[in-house]
Amino acid sequence: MRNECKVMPKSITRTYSRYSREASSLLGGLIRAARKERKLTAQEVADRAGISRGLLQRIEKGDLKCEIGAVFEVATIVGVKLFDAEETTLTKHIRQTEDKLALLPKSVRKKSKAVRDEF
Amino acid sequence: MRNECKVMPKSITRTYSRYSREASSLLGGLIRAARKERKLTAQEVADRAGISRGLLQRIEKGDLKCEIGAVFEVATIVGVKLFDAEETTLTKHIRQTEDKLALLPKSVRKKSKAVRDEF
DNA sequence: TGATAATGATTCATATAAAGACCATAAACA
DNA sequence: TGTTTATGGTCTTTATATGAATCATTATCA
Repeated sequence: MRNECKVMPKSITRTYSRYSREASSLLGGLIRAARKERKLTAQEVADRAGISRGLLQRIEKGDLKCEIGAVFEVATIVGVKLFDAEETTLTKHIRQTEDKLALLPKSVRKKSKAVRDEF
Repeated sequence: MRNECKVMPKSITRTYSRYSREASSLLGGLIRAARKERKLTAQEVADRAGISRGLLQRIEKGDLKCEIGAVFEVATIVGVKLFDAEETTLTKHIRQTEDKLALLPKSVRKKSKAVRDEF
C-alpha cells in the first residue's frame, strides 16, 4: 500500500548556486585551517563562540544552512577576516555604503506590464 | 503570584561581537546598494533567490540570524562578490586550503589539566 | 604501545527562522 | 497631483536548524 502518511510534509528544498557552495566551502576550510594553525580544539572554539561542537563541524564543512552570525563569530575567533578589512576600516565602509545608498532612489519602479508592445 | 508558567521556555539569546555585527551590516548594505544600482525590486531578487521578501529585508538589514546560504545566494544574484575572487579562482583556493590542511596535524591535543603548576 | 583526548557521525527534542498573508506608508511616474 | 507600485512592519503557522547526549574511530603524547 503506497502513501502511508496521511499528510505529506511538504519540505522546502533550497537550491544553491555553485558559487555559493564554493564560497561557503572555502570559508569553512579557511576557518578549519586557521583553527588548527592556532592549535585550538573544536570544543574550545565552539565554547568561545557560544555554539555547539556539532554546529562548528557543519560550519567547517561549509554547510549553507547555518546562521550567518554563528559563522561570522567563529571566523572572527580563529582570525579569518571577512572582507579582509580592519575593524576600524569596517565602520568607514559602512558609512560609505550608507552615503551611496542615500544617492540612489529609495524604491525601484518597474514599467507597467500594460505596455503595448504586443505587435 | 509569580511564575505563572509551569515550565519556563529557556530561550537562547546569542551575543555577537562588534566585528560580526559590522561585517554583516556592511554585507547587507552592499547587497542593498547593488540591488538598487541594478534597478531590481526586492520581490524580483527574492523570487530569483527562492526566498521570501521578508527574508531579503532582514538580509539587507544585516540581521545575523539568517542562513548563510540565503545571504550568499542573494549576494551572488545582485553581483556582490564574496572574497573578491572570480569563480574560477575560487576552486583553486579551495584546493589550496585543502592542501594546507593536509599538512597540519589532524587533531589538536591539549596538555593534560593534571599539569602541576599549583604552586 | 597504551591511555587519553579529539574528532566524526547519529539521534531526538525544542527553540526559532522562514513563508505567507496582511496592512500602512511612502515614493515614483504619468 | 493622483495613481500605482515598492517598501516596511506585524502576525501566525510550519519547517527546520540547533543543542545535547551518545558512540565509534582515530590521533596524539607519555
